[in-house]
Amino acid sequence: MTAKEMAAALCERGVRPTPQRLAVYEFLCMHPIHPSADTVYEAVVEHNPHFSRTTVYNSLRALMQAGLVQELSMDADEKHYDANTSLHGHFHCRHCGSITDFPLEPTMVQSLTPTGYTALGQGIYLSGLCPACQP
Amino acid sequence: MTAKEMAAALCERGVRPTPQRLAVYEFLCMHPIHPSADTVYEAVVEHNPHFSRTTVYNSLRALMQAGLVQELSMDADEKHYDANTSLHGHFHCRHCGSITDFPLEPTMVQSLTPTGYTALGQGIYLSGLCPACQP
DNA sequence: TTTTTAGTTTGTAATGATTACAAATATATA
DNA sequence: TATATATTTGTAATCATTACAAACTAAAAA
Repeated sequence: MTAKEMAAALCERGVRPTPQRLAVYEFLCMHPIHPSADTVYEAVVEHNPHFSRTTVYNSLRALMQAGLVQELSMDADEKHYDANTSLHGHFHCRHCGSITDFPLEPTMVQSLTPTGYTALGQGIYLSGLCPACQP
Repeated sequence: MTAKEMAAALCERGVRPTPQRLAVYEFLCMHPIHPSADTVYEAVVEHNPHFSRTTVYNSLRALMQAGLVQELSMDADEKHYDANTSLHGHFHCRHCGSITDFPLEPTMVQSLTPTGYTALGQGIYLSGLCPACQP
């Protein structure tokens, strides 16, 4: 996705494409590593030394409310952010620490849902060893 | 599970069954509501006004390390605790706020795991409407 | 039983992520 | 250009959790 397309994506969702919001969104799109707010801040402040931590939180909230970014609660210590808003799960490697997406079909979520319940959202987290870290 | 059985469970796992740890474990077993540390504290301090918040955290950590209690990261704002250590998922009702367990088969987790990965743990969270809150 | 030792609890202080807030700045509209 | 609105910024506050050291308890040794 080009910078122009990202700006268009924000406009479409009613989010004014300020340079700061674009920087946050661009970083999330270009680095699908599911960073924490602080990791995003460290990255964007490199290019703009005046960037405020609060602006990162504000931007993440705006992007989330617009449905452009997803918030992950993998560990309860800090939140992680993901610009991939399609249905997918997250695998956390206990060895190298990486967090990778994996595909998830709507039918799989449906088959997990107990009868009588209506699932509107999901968080599917697996942890273990990624292919590069197999013993 | 009786109080005696709970004490025995701690001993088996090498956790000294102090009154404080038993109070925490007993509350978790008798109230499968997936409480936060603070909810546990509020409950146990009722019976022992000298109970310290730190002791709740210490006890929860000891019970967790012994494999008697599970830590949940449903929302990233606070951790929740569960004395049910068998394989299961969690459903969070957006209307009434309840968190309920639902069954999960090892084969279901296996079928989610992408090839090349080894899953050692999982957190399967669904959110939506529970049976009592259907529209 | 007394002494010693290790483990546990407690209260307070520190930490760290996140949010609240108000002033400063930028953008859009009239 | 003037005016209203939205956004950014820095600082201070909040809140869950952890660190720490003193007080306490219980188990082991003498």
